[in-house]
Amino acid sequence: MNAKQKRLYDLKADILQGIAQPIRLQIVDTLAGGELCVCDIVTRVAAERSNVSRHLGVMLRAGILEVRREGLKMIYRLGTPCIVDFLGCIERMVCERIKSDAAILKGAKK
Amino acid sequence: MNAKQKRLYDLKADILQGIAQPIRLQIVDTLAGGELCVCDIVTRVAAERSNVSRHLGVMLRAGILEVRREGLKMIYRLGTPCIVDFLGCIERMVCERIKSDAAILKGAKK
DNA sequence: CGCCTTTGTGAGTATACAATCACATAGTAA
DNA sequence: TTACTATGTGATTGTATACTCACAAAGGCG
Repeated sequence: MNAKQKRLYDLKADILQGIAQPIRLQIVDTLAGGELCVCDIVTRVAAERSNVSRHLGVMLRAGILEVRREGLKMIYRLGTPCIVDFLGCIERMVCERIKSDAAILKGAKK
Repeated sequence: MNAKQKRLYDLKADILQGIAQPIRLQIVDTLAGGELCVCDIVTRVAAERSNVSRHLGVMLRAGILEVRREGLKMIYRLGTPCIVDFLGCIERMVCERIKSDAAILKGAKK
C-alpha cells in the first residue's frame, strides 16, 4: 500500500472518529432537524457546555459540521445530509444486533 | 433523554468505533471482495498478525464481522453489505474535503 | 468605559485504545 | 505421542481521548 492510500484511510478514519461517540451522535441527530447555536444544542444534549463545545470543535475539524457567526452566537449545521442517511444504516445494524442478541438470550434460557 | 435512548447511542457509537480506524477500514475493504482467513487478511493489510487478530476481535464483537471455522483457519466475512454502501458515503465526504482543502490552499497562495 | 452573554481553550486527570511481545490454545499430520 | 500451523490473549507501554474547571476572547448593551 502506498502513502496516498494510507492517507485516504487516515482521513476516512478521522471522519468516522468524528461521529463515533454517543454525545456526538446526539449532536448530529439534533442538527438533523436544522441549524442551532451552541446554547440550544447544550439544552438538548446530555453534556456540559464546555464539553459540547469541544465535541463541536472535533466535528468541525473533521468536516462533519459547518458553522457561521450570528452576533454572539455560533450557529452549527451538518456539513452534508449524507451523514443522516448513513446513520440510518447504523440504526438498522443496531436493530438487527438487538434482535439477534435477544434470540441468543432466548436460546440460553431453555 | 431516557436510559433506553442512551443505550441506543452507545450501541451506535460502538459500531462506528469498530470501523473508525485505518487498519479496520482496510480490513473492511479487503473483506468487501469476499470472505478470507486471518492469514490472508494479514498479507493484504499493513499490520502485524497479532494486531490484526485484535482488530478482527473488536469488529466481531461490534457485530461488523462474522466468522466461521474451517479446519485450523478462521474465515471472516462482513456481517452486512450495508457497511460497504455507507463507506461509499464516507468516500464522497473525503473527496469533497480534499477538494475544499485544495481550494483553500489555492486561495492562500494568492 | 464596565458588565453581561456566548463560546472557545489551556491544564490536569482518568480512562480507553493501539501496538508489541511472549505465550497459550486448537486443530492437523507425521 | 511430537511437531507444526493458525489464531487468540495476558501483560506491558505509549499515546490519545473525554471530561471538568478555570479563565480568556469576542460581541452586545447599559
